[in-house]
Amino acid sequence: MAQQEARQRRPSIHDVASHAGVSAATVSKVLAGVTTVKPENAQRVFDAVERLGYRVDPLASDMRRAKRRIIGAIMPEFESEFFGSMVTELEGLAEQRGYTLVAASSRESEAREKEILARMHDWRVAGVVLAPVRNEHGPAAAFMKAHGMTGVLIDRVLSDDAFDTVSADSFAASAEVARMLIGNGHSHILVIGLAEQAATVRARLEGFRSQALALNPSVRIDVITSEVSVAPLRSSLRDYFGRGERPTAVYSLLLKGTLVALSEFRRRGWHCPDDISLVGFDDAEWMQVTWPAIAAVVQPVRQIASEAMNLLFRRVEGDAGPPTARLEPCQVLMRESVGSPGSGPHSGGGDRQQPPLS
Amino acid sequence: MAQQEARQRRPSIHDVASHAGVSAATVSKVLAGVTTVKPENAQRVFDAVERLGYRVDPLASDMRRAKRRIIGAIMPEFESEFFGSMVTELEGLAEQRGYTLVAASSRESEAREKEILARMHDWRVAGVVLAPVRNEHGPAAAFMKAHGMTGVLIDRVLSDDAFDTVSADSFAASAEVARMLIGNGHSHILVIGLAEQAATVRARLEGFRSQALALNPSVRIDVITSEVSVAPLRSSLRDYFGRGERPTAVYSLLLKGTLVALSEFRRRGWHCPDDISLVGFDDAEWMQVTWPAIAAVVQPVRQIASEAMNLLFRRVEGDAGPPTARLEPCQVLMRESVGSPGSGPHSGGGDRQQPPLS
DNA sequence: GTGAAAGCGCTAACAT
DNA sequence: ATGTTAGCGCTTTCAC
Repeated sequence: MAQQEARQRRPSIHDVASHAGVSAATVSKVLAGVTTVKPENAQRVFDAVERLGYRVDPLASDMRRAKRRIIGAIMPEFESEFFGSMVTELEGLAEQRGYTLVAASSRESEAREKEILARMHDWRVAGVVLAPVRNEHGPAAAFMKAHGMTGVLIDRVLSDDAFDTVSADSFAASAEVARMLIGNGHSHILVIGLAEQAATVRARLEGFRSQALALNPSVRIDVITSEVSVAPLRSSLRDYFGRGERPTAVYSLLLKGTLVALSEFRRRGWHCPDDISLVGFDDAEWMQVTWPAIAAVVQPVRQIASEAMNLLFRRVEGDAGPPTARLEPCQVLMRESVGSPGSGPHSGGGDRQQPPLS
Repeated sequence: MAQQEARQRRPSIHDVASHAGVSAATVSKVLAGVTTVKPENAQRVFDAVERLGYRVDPLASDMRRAKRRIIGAIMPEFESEFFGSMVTELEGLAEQRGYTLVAASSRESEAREKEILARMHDWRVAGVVLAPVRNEHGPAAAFMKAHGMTGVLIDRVLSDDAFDTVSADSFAASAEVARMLIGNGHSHILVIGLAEQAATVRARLEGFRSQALALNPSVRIDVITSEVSVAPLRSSLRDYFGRGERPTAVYSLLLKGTLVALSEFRRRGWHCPDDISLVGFDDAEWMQVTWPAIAAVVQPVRQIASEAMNLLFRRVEGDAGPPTARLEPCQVLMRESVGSPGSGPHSGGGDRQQPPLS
């Protein structure tokens, strides 16, 4: 008995037309808001629409129009807060302009990214918001260029000669982290990251390094990065600490690194910030409720999304100016995971100390 | 200079036809894999397709077909790991069958949920995977029924008289949690939740309560739920502890509750599991790297997604059997946040104790 | 085996 | 101010 009620044909524009006693063209005009229609007829159309429960078929409508009112969004993954809220934001912004957002996950694969892009091209989307797996020089951006697609590149990009780009200002944010750590007296800092070839991750590293060295030329900065996945990063980190290295602070250039660092600390029974300080690029909801709360760089998701959509629609509407490269400022949230080196256990907002009941 | 290369018309099936010296109908047949075409002509078609870089326009194709090869997915949010991986899974499964998944977020609003559904109806999607904001009795499911849409309901549902449903077996998982907590000697347990009217959350509560009482009839179970959002839950919890209530364990029926509980513990300087034990429904990546690691009920995302798609496509292909209600088993992951009451600080895998370097 | 013809539901010229 | 005509790009009878 489920779902078997005959799904009879939905009313088409012609049904409305005949019920209203006008032509389909007139119905179309009324619904498009053309004002040159006789008010009486317009009213009859509205009545018929109401009575039949008519709604325009957006696909049929797009079929006839020059450009389809669909925006494609390609994210490396959907599982993280960052990309999850990015999609939510983009969806809202697309809707506001009467477009539908079709989102797809490249699952951190450049091959898949290109395939998805091809599929979106088949769909003849009006534009694409691409958060590339690696950077602006991947095969996906090349595909977009080759096929004359309109698009914006976001997140893991800095600038491009063909597309507008929008991303967090990694360099500035990292410099800010450096100021805070150096200011707290740290002089041996480990930076961990993934995919060093991504321009943004490099910017995060360089922003940190340059500012740190400027403030304290004798600071020791160790760097551990891993190209591919998170597993080798974990083992490198394990080796590093296993060799007896004891930096007083760790700066993780990406969320997964922060998790790895935390779990390695745990494994060794180290606590933040007494035994070691920790800051991560990318914030997450849980970071403010764990004990200690984890300091993090917060990326301006809303601004990135809205700027990206602004630029994209400018292009969709035909603007052909030179591509722009936007960097949106981040916020650095200092939390309890950062202390001063050598101040020992139970000193820096440390363990089992009663926090203020604010 | 960006994006201005004239995006010349893409080759249509007629272009392929003329290049191959056959009719559009034949091209269509070849591409559809019809075998009754003369091999020689088929080859010429493939050649032309190759030379022109032709790809069928899926929308135009769907236009003519009876049913469009689009599946809609509506999730309450995209920001959590659970729904993020759900979308990823669904996307893959839809693709496998040659369908495109169009996902949308209802942002925890039933009003928006219904609007999105209407839009998907406009799109004439072949089917919908709906994860309703509240439960199977909301306006969205009613809309689907009223319009004869095909669909599956997942996650916050138990069973329905019109649609197949797939969700985690909340009842059984909660009973398992009860066994573990009671087994550890807890006799005063606080259960916290949101949206008590959601059938699944009620199942989580009842599964826990019935099993706990069966094992220890004198167990004290306090329940704090809040209808709307997370803020009132937080203040109720604050009041509760403020009154001097001191359960030895907290079971949170949903992820956000786990975060609230943790942050309230923090605020009071309590540590798990020495001061209080904690288990949460819904696992998250960070829970295994914090100290202590948080015990959690893991929902079988992949199974739910794949079962949902199986059922959905059965309907899409015309099956009209009675609706089924599937419950997929969860896994309960005990972690360090759970200890035994009264065993005091530093006893139950507690603070600053060196964990084994496994 | 293959192609001509007829649309899917809509909109944009062009007449009137 | 409105209707007629001609498609958008494709698939599908149904003749040949």
